[in-house]
Amino acid sequence: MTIEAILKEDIKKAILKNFEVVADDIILQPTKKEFEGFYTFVTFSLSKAARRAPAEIGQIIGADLQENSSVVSHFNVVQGFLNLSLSDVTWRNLFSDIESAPVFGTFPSNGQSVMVEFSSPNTNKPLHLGHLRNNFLGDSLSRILKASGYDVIKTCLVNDRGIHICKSMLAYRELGNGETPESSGLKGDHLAGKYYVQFDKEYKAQIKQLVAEGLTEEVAGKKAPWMLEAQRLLVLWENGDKETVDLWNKMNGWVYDGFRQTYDKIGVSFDKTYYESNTYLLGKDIIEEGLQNGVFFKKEDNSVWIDLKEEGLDEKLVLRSDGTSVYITQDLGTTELKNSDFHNNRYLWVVGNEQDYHFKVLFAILKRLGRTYAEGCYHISYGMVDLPSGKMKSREGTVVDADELVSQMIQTAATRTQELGKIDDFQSEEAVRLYDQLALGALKYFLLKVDPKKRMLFNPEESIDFQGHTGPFIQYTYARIRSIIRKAEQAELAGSIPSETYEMHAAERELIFALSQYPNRVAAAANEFAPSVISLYAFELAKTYNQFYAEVSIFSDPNPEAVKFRIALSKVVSETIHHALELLGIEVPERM
RNA sequence: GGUUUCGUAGCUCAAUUGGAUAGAGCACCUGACUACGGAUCAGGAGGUUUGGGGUUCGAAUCCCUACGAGACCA
Repeated sequence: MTIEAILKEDIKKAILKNFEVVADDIILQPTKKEFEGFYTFVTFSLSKAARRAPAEIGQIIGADLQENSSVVSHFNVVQGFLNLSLSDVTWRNLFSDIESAPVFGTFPSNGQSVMVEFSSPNTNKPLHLGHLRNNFLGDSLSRILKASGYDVIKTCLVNDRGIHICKSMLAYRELGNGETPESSGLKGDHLAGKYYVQFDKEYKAQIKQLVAEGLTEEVAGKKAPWMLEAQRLLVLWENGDKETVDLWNKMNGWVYDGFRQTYDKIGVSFDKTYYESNTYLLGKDIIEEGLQNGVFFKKEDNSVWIDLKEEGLDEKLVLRSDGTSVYITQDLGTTELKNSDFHNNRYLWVVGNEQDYHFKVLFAILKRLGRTYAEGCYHISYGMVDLPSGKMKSREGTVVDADELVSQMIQTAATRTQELGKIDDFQSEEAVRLYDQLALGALKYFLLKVDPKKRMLFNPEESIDFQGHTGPFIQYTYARIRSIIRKAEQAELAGSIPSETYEMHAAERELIFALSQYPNRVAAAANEFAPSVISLYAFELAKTYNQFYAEVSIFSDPNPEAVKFRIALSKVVSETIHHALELLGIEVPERM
């Protein structure tokens, strides 16, 4: 039983005994720093039932706990707040439990499985900053869910077909001169992206030309030769035209090669990849099924709709009058496919909040269709990433390229490390690895520390900051502890749990308390689908350790029991930081 | 036009889901044993939580309203 559970039990008993009131839901909160104590019980809401003043209730329960609870040592009451302090033996036992846990912060299997879909790139251009937030969130969430007991399958749905791909193909065919990633020295995804931009340039020129000839902007946009040709390519592709499919395969192959390099660099991987080219025709049989049982209805022009007004949504098109699919049709089909492939209990989609409405509709339709798995479907909606200059717009070239950003960060990490001169050899394998760890640590932490639901600002200057509330700050704390552990090993000092009479230093209690919060936070992060919970925790823990480190001396304390205890404490903190950062997909260095 | 999300220190973010005098980091100022790693620590300054009203023991959080920003549906 956790300390918190014991306290709640004891408080419940005290309430029943003193006021003859049955309180079923005891809520404890951490005591604010300016007050003494670690756990606070708020008594205001009991006031009516117990017919006493809040402060009086606090006094009575506090006195009862001090007398009867096995863990409470003393208490104080401020207004309706009962602040509880724990005895040193309790702290000692608590630490002993934490220290002996097999993997602290990891929960046993809950027998449930979850599929997390994320990343889901288009193959017509390279990944950018927005994708990074998506990838880091999806990757971290997968790790968190796994740690909290789920069986996790990471998936990626690649948008590898459609008009946008045909645009790149067309521009390449016309302007490429047989260029390849090898001949140009460009990463494959960047090469494809280059021709996508070329298409846009030429297309705009054609529109301008047509407008000059007297067409309206709108008509010109539809009649521009390259637009017509791109559409023709799409039809050719759909009909399996060999030449078109060959070109498509060739260019997509380059793109996948480029993506793989990026994924490797940022440490992201998938268990299963779906390709839209294989799934875009799915979903039509579901439309048929829905028509049969009256979930969908046909309009005069033969288009198929669903009326979701009851759900507070609108009428939604699910099949066009010409019988072609819309996005939602494909998603219905793909979800059905996922479920028949894996039979998971839950399905998550990490997709930007611009698609909130889309997913509401998707889930509502699945429910109408009687799909039982619909209950386990969640849209992990995250906010857009803005730049100091405003929104990222590919048309205006304000998009921050992922590869470029990462290599700049690595450069900064190298420079910073060399300036500080803390490691011996700046060229060694370990050093190069360190630069990667610091760069990605900074970048991932920067993007993961904010509540996913909120839109956030990417400030390039702050993102390469290695001080304060950053990934490298936490990594530094880890490296410093590792240095202590090495020193202890050299001195043949093993960490150990102190005796029951050991008097704790305040900094030690703080540290044990911080450690004890970890499993709760992992559970909360999993429940709320929010890696930021772990990010903030890792920072708090590192800060608490640094305070401890500044306040007590580890090796030169005259009491050998204290020395050994502090070594043990340090070790557990380093392991917990390691574990927490791992849940964020961030590596830890031995030295930095 | 309809639907929806958001607005917290100069800047970037928190606030345990309705609890105490709203907390961190950056930037700014002051300090830290002849130091177990100073990428650290201690302290200072910085707020009418966009404005206004309401609900109650208690509101950044819930309701209404105005203003401002974003997204979606055509």
